[in-house]
Amino acid sequence: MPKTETFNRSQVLQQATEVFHKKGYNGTSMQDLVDATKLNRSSIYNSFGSKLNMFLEVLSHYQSIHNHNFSQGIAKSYNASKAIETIFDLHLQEIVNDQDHKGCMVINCKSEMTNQEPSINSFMEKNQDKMIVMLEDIVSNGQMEKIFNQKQTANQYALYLFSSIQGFRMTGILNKNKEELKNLINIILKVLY
Amino acid sequence: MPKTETFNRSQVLQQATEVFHKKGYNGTSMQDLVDATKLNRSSIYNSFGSKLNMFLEVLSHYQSIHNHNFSQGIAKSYNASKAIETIFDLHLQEIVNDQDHKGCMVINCKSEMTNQEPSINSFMEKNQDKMIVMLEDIVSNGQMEKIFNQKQTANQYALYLFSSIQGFRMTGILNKNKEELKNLINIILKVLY
DNA sequence: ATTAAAATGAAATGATCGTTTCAAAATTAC
DNA sequence: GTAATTTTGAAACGATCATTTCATTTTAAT
Repeated sequence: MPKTETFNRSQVLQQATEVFHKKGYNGTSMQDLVDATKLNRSSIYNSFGSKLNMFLEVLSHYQSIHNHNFSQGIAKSYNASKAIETIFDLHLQEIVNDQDHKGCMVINCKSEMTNQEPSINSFMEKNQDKMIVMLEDIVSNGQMEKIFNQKQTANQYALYLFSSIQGFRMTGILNKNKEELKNLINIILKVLY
Repeated sequence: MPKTETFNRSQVLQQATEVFHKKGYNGTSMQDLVDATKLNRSSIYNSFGSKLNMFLEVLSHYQSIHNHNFSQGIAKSYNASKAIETIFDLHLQEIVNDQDHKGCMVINCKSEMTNQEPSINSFMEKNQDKMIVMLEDIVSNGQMEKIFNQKQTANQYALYLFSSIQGFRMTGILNKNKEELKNLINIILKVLY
């Protein structure tokens, strides 16, 4: 009986992502979202509830795409060493392709909203947990295979890598020199061997 | 003949800093600044010109305080090793004391505004240059004293440290465990030896 | 075709945005 | 005290904010 949602929700989320990514949450107005999605105001509110709710959905969407890319890249890797390199290479590609210096949307959001919005704080804690688990798993494998050293626990190295990735993305906002960034990755990963 | 500025400019900047730091640039309204500084709207515009101009002054003020702390800490250090440790320890203290998870204002601003506001982009490029020069100088000394290795140039290590500091501050937004963070610093610095 | 339910369009909501205006008050030099 | 100059206070500016309202259109099942 009901008329069904006509627009492509995933495509709308993608369009909203681009705006939020470029302007940040507080810098994005509902008018920006109307313009970007070509949806009517009321349709947005019908489908997403509020600006914050839409943003949370955008964040999850963005994250799930990245997790998918990660998983795919890691699955193709022969060993733990390649897996870690793959993760950094994916970030490197994003940095080099990001010609308008937006940085990583999740990291931008962490710095903008974690201390202001409980739902974002919770998202970021879960995000960190997931990342640490994933990294710890890879490091742990690498240590069992004697590829990585055991001077630190896999969990400690995982936090180090998580921290390094954030720094790498922040650095990549201004520095797009591929060779310099590749060398930076080399230095970051040296401690594991 | 003129009536002179009655308020303490440095104190007003400090009050404005707290608001901008907590809420970010786009999240801070002129009303917030009026409330925080107890200044009149027109006084703010007379003295600072615009919200963006006030923010730029706040940023410089914040940076000069930190540079001063750095310089003082580094001057007290016996050698390059201690100098680097001092820098990270200062950041560690800020993280632990930052109970409302604001993070570093400069890094927050970098992620919020670098791609949107040319004056901020320029500020951030200068900031990076200064930091790299300072770090490169310390590393270079450490290499001459044979405290640090020479597998990479001082400039490459400086970029690595700059990147690591940013990651450290981003990590510190959610993670306040002092022992865990101290261990993280140890891992970060290991590559230098 | 009729009916139910949702999507849509356009306008309006009150609040807040950054900024300006201007007369009144305050201060300094003469 | 007078004149010069700036800081203030309070109100107002038009624009934009996120959100709501509601009548109209569109769709899907009966």
